[in-house]
Amino acid sequence: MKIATYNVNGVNGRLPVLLRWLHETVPDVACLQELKAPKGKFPEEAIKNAGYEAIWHGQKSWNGVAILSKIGAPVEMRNTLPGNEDDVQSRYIEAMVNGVLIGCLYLPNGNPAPGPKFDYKISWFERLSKHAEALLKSGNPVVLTGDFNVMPTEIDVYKPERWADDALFRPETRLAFKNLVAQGWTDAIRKLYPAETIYTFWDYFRNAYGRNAGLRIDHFLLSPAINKRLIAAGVDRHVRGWEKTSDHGPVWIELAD
DNA sequence: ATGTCAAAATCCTTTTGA
Repeated sequence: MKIATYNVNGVNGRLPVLLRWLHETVPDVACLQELKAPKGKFPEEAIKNAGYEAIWHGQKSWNGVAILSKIGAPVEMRNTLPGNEDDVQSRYIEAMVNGVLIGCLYLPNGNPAPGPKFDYKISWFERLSKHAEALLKSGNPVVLTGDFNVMPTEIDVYKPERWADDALFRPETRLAFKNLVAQGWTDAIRKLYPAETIYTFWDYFRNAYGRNAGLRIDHFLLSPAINKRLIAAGVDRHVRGWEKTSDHGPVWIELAD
């Protein structure tokens, strides 16, 4: 079972890129972030024609998450994180697919930091951690994936000193990620590649992709019940080099059946 | 402070978030 995550940076604007990638790599499940489309503007037909059934939670202009599956329709469990009824941002969707509970998330960027946006990021992180703990306690096979907007350690940033004060790399952010993982989750990429330079995002600025000035901010966290099934993981980094592409590359894992 | 990109409002140029 191959599961991918991809921050598409606009599901309609990047639709040709998304479809090309789906056709090329054929993941069983694809978690998407930054749809930047309201409910009615999700390209359901094109996705269906590509062989996928989908659930999504959209929002005008920003955010938005979706789960696509070609191995049976995703059964939606929830489309918000618990803990704040007033939060209207579409950043979480969760579904059961083929016996695996999949949480697809788009954690707030949080810049500029400090400030209200950073406070929102940290509080969203707390809500995610609380929910993640409940998922772990269920004992189910769980995959938490998406754009976490966190570089967990220094090897996940091309120039750590430049990012020290950024919301994606501040000590509070890294600590929140570390504490989340410490609940019992496994960072899939780092389990297979503990020390390699692996990036999932390259800024549009200053030829970042060409210089490989990247960040690793899209992650897969695996629960103990599914951990041992991990057999491969990687980044489709060439997709970042396509025309009209997202600033993220797709990331994927493969699980034994 | 800068750089790029896409989409929406302020509406064919500027503002915004990333």
